[in-house]
Amino acid sequence: MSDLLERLRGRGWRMTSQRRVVAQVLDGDHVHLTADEVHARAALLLPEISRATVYNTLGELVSLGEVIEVATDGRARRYDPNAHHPHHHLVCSTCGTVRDVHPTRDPLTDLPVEERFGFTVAAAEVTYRGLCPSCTRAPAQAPA
Amino acid sequence: MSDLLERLRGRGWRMTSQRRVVAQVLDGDHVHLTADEVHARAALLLPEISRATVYNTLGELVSLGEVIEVATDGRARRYDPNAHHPHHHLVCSTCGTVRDVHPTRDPLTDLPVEERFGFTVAAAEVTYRGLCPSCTRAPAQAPA
DNA sequence: TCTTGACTTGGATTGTGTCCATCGTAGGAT
DNA sequence: ATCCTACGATGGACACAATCCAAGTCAAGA
Repeated sequence: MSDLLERLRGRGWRMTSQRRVVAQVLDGDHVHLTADEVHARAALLLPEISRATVYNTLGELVSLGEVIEVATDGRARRYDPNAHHPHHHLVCSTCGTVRDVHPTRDPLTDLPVEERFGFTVAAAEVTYRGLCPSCTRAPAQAPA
Repeated sequence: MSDLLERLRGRGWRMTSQRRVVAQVLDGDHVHLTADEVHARAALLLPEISRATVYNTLGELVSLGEVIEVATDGRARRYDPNAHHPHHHLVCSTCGTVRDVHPTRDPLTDLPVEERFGFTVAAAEVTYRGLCPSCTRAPAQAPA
């Protein structure tokens, strides 16, 4: 995702080691990390990086549209680097695993005007909830 | 909704003035209050009620399925007393107001099997985001 | 009326996120 | 290559949401 670094530079970002490291962490797996998890992983690469900088950088990436902020549980927000292709989330109610999914239809088109109450509606997020394959098989707990 | 009090008694709840007051507050408008807002309104009726009790009672109502917990953003969770009629939520990105809405189509039917990754999908929640009428008019919270 | 354990209390604690004064440095200018 | 300076980083204080806990209280059955 050196693409990302290019785009940021193109937007006038001053490129610092901290910002590089945060971008690198997000570029890793397509897991949905919390800010503190991003900070922990970034600190492995750049031990002195501060939490404030991680929060600042994530906030900037979100407002640039490069990263999506996901609030599934009322706990810590999670950051989703897969902002290029629109998608939604499938969450396992037992273990909390999150997968990106792609429904065939945009739910925005299914909200009639009389159900919008004068709002300027910009987006629709769908959270599918259910049990992932391994939690379906072992409903209680299965360390194994 | 003295129904609610009946159901709770039927489930073995010890009926206290605190619990009665929390149920009464939720029964008011169908607004989606935060725990602190519930506490504030409850305190008008029963000044000594503590935050901890409000949190406890809300948590119990949620696990009994009488109230739905809504985590729309990284801010405070909101409590939705309209648990017995399926619906979705329209959230103002600026002020956090939540309205119940009823799309014309269930997004569950738009998630193809090959996008379910073996999950047993049980439910789909849609969160529509936008600006409410008053935040559309006053984008930066500026008093006219 | 008595008894008991479920409930309530408020203060401490944890978790998440923001603010701010100060220091450091990327990158353009010379 | 060196200098300048505005932008970014730092970390500690602060704010807010939620939970925990030990001690006191009281609803409701006997």
